Amino acid sequence: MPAAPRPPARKSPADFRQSAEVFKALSNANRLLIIDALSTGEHCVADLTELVGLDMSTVSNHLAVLRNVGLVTDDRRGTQVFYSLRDPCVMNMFCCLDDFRAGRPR
Amino acid sequence: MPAAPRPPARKSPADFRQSAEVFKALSNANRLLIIDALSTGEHCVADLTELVGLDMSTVSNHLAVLRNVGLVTDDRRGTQVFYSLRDPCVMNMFCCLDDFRAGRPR
DNA sequence: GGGATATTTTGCCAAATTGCAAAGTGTGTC
DNA sequence: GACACACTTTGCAATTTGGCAAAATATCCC
Repeated sequence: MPAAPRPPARKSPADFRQSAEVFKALSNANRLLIIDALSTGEHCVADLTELVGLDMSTVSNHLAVLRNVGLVTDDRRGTQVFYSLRDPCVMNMFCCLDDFRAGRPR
Repeated sequence: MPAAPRPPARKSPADFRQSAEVFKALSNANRLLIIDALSTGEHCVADLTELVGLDMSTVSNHLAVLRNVGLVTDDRRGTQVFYSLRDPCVMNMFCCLDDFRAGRPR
């Protein structure tokens, strides 16, 4: 469970840019689907391709985006590559977002 | 402080799309700067323009993006418009992101 | 009505993003 | 070495994004 919110240290522009990069990686519904799937455990690319329903090259690109900001890690075993969440605490952001959206009538 | 993480209800594709929209709104460093400024209280467009250092039309566009996903609300008073965070719990997402990034050596 | 101030909207352009198809690469088996 | 399987990278086209400048709009005062 995330720590109580605390006033974060004063942020530099670089902090905002790095944060923006992570949010950008999460700004695509297919990547969110991938993250959600990985929250239950590691998956190989073929698994995720079936789940997402896009071309495997597209899924591979999305995984590269997620890996580049450190959201997921890869583990090659034979011809398959298995992806996992680098830190499951990213799911806390989903909970926060759910809370935020719940507070907003549509 | 956010509730303990709990397995969220199974998400529909529409859920992921809506979540992606909020993340997309947060995927720009200037909009994060604006959100951060608003966490200390309401600001008018001129204030935010000075803070961000971009053209006022650009700031206005960014505010429109934030308003469209429900992150901020506007309040016109005379010729000025004051913006606020609709729900300060969005700052919890910043804390979660800070925790996430802290766990990642760069 | 006009004028001033503050803000929003529109148009344009360059850059970035996202999908697929095709080509390329890595691993394992023979 | 070739071949099969799994995955990654590249090229392309369509779409979106984000900046500024200019125009338009809203409020207030006279």
